[in-house]
Amino acid sequence: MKTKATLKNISRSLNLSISTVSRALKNHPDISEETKRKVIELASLMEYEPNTHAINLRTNKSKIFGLVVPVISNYFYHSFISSVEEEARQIGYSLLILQSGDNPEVEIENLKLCRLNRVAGVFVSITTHTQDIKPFLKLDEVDIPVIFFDKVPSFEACNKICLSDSDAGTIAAETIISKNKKNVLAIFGNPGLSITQKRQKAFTEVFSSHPASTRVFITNADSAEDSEQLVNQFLSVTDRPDTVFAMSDEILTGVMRAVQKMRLRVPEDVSILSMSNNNFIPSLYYPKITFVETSGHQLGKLAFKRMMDHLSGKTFVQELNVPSRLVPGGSI
Amino acid sequence: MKTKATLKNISRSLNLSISTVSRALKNHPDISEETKRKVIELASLMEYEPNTHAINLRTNKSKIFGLVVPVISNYFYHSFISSVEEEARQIGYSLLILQSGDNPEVEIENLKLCRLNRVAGVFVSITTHTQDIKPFLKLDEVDIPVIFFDKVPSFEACNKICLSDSDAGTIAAETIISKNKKNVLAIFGNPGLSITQKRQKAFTEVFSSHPASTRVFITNADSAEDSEQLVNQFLSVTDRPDTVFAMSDEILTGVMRAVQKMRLRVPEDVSILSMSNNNFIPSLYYPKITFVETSGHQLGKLAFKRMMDHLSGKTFVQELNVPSRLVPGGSI
DNA sequence: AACATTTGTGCAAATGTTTGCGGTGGAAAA
DNA sequence: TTTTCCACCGCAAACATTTGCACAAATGTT
Repeated sequence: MKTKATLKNISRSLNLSISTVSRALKNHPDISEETKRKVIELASLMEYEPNTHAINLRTNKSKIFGLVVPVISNYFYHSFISSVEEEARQIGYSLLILQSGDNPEVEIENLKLCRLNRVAGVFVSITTHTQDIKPFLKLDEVDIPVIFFDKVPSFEACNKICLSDSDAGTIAAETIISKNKKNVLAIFGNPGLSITQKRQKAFTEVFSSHPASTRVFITNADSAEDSEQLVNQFLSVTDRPDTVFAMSDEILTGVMRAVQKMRLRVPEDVSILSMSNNNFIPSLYYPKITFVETSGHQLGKLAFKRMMDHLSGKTFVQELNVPSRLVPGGSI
Repeated sequence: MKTKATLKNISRSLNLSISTVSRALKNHPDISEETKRKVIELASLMEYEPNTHAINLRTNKSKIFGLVVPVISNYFYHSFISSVEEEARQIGYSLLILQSGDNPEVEIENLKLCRLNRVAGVFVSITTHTQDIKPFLKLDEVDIPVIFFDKVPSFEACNKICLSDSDAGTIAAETIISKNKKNVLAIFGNPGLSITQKRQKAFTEVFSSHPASTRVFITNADSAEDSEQLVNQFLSVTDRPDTVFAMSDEILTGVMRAVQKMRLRVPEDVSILSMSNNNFIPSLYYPKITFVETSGHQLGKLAFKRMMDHLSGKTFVQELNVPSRLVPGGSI
């Protein structure tokens, strides 16, 4: 059997001490060039790779970030995760991805796992029902920075990276006005969620403060089926809306099923505007749907940057926002 | 500062040896009830949690599975990942999810990471361009079982858990025949992948052995854009196909964009049949697309079971298949 | 010649847990 | 009194790495 490539074995073979070998491999100035040469040569011959677990034990850290989300089956998290994962890999870190299934108890379990694995830091988007943030503070106690993103706790002083939902609402409303639309069916999500509240508030405020007379009917849907129903109902009347606004990808999918069913032409018969974290869903249709982008990718980059700052000592608490922008398609 | 909860500190506080404390906490019969009681009491008071890194170092293993996929921002893998993650959590394991971005070099990097982290096992779906499987064998050498799923290497003797691609191909072809379709455009994926080869082979065999005279034009697309192009081209001729078959969700999205663009009615103007791992994409359209389901969830369960078998000593190589079934929509 | 500095290397401890083996008492059996 | 046995516990090594400190030899400085 081949001897394992460890410092100990290398040192034995060369009649050196473990510490000398360790330092030689780190190009420590204390070690003579001659010795370094020999060590490096044998190390590469034996395909030496430092034992991660030993390093982790000694440093009490690991080169892994924790990522705790309700579910990853969601295009938004996909883009966020990809973005964070990409950056992490560039600096030699990996991602431990944990799903809470929107269950606060599982979430706590997952945070514990992060603690036990001594991850370098945790990115977390909380569940809809998370009340107690003590488990999160516990991580901070053991020097594991926690960066909340997207779904963040309301009041506490913690690091939050959010999408600018009111911006997004404003941009959507302004787009509709600038296109001179007069009769809008606006479908928002679950009114209990803060994301819905913020988007809806900004959206309505634009119209109420604007001189242009636009009829806007605001409604809420809990699922794609709900929104499909709504569109079926609202667009089959004679004085039908000229525009449908969908607050999210999920709602959009329902809207578009109804639109296809009624064989309405977009944008001739009805204009569509939506909001999305990436362009996957909007670009499934022809024409591609115009949408207000609240970029998961940008969110990821920002969250990662904040994490890095935190790790390099800038541990102050901060709340950051990712701006939204309009991505034109051909649907309005 | 609070003393860290380690075996050493607990033992010092109670004037016991480290080993006694360790055994007491594991309910070892050698230790008296009295001592156990004291130890357990103090341990819970100090909120003792075994140091994962120390355990990892000692056992040269970690309670983490590696999962290497081309991309996770892809609905295909979601059901698989959820399924595996769920089962893993139940036995106290987590998932290190690594994306290769369909880049073989990154894939090799990711495998290396799995090795360095001494993961308990690796689930891997290879990239489109993976040629060399040596890096995978390297894992086996250090006793890390590798289970290939979905996209698996063609010839090598290794553990593969696949969708029953030939079944799926057969079912698709038989469905088309039973619906009495006469002119089919069948779009398959990258011809280099075994998944493509198997589906395509079974598909064509049904037609060639069947008395019914059906014109089948088989083509390959590498992306949604490719398939969109193909449909645009093939369906704008006079003697256009009455049916389009899409081998995957990705291809289907391209097909449907073209169908919407040409404002073809489904299934009156053209019938659609696809294959999918879950019903998300097929149900985005109206009518919902009829598809052959190759369940990612089942795939995950089977892969996990195989992994467990492997870990408990049943290390023989095996190729398993998940059966397929037709999920009727309204598109054919 | 005496002392100081530089250069190269090794010792040993530290990180936390697990475990084979050996030891220490005390009580019962011989 | 000596032997045997048992219940209970501790020693020390093992895992792989890092690092402060010490030490020896060589070279340089008065």
